[in-house]
Amino acid sequence: MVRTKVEIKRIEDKAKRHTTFTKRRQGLFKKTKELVKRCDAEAAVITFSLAGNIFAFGHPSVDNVVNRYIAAMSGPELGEVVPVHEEAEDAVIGTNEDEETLGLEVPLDDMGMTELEELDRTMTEMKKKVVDKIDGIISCSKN
Amino acid sequence: MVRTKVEIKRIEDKAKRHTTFTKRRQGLFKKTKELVKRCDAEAAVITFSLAGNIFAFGHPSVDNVVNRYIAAMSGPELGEVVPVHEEAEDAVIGTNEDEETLGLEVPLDDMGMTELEELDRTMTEMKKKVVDKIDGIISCSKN
DNA sequence: AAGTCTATGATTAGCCA
DNA sequence: GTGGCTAATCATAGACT
Repeated sequence: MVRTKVEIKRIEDKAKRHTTFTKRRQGLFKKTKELVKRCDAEAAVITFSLAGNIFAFGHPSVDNVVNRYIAAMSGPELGEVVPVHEEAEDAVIGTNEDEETLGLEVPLDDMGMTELEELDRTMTEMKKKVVDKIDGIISCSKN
Repeated sequence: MVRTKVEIKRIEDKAKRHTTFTKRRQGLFKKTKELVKRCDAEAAVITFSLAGNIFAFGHPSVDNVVNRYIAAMSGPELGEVVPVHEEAEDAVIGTNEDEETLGLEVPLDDMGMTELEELDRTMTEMKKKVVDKIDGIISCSKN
């Protein structure tokens, strides 16, 4: 990582970039597994290659972690909001380790609505797809 | 890492475990950033410490990647299913890089239903929380 | 495309501040 | 709980298969 000598910038050559992507993705997954094992934590990694292919790893499972994340973000207490810092490129979200209750304030008026409404929309669509899928499965194999 | 010499197993000492968790989490985020920068990919990492605290990083944003992941999983084509391999501890999901169309078969009869029904349940709950939250925001600050 | 090998240098466990 | 330091270990770019 961050092999400072190996400039961390976009690799132009497509083949090379993909090779690096593959190698680093493997390394990332490996590290995640180690973190999970050593610290008895839960974690998930999701990556999308430029080609749009998805690669995900998670413990206990990707879905489990994702759902937990969504639940934590959408309704930790239905009023309690975790600090969110987005900086165009990066986005780091963290809660306090202890209870040094940090700023539970968030620009609800400006951003909250927009984001939540979008989330709502996204989930509504998602739900429909899942329901449709279930229907399809039921009609195909109702064992 | 997998510092084979430093046995990759659960660290018993709580303080030590947390220190390791913090350090490795930072390293994981760093690696993720590098992957994103070098390969022009999208990625997200979500971790939960034992204490239940959430730490997430994502590019362009955690939510963006998560939504994309969910969308890809719940309805890539509404009938097309990506290979899923779960092994109790780990779970790796991957699509083919090219079009060497691999096994689009999945144990729909045994597992599909259960998982999808659970997803459906989860999303229904999520949606309710979000709607409630939006209602709360509206009633509190309808600017 | 994916695995191997090697040199290089990045990561980190442990200790101390 | 975070940050610096050091020694030890590990990841990976590049070349080759």
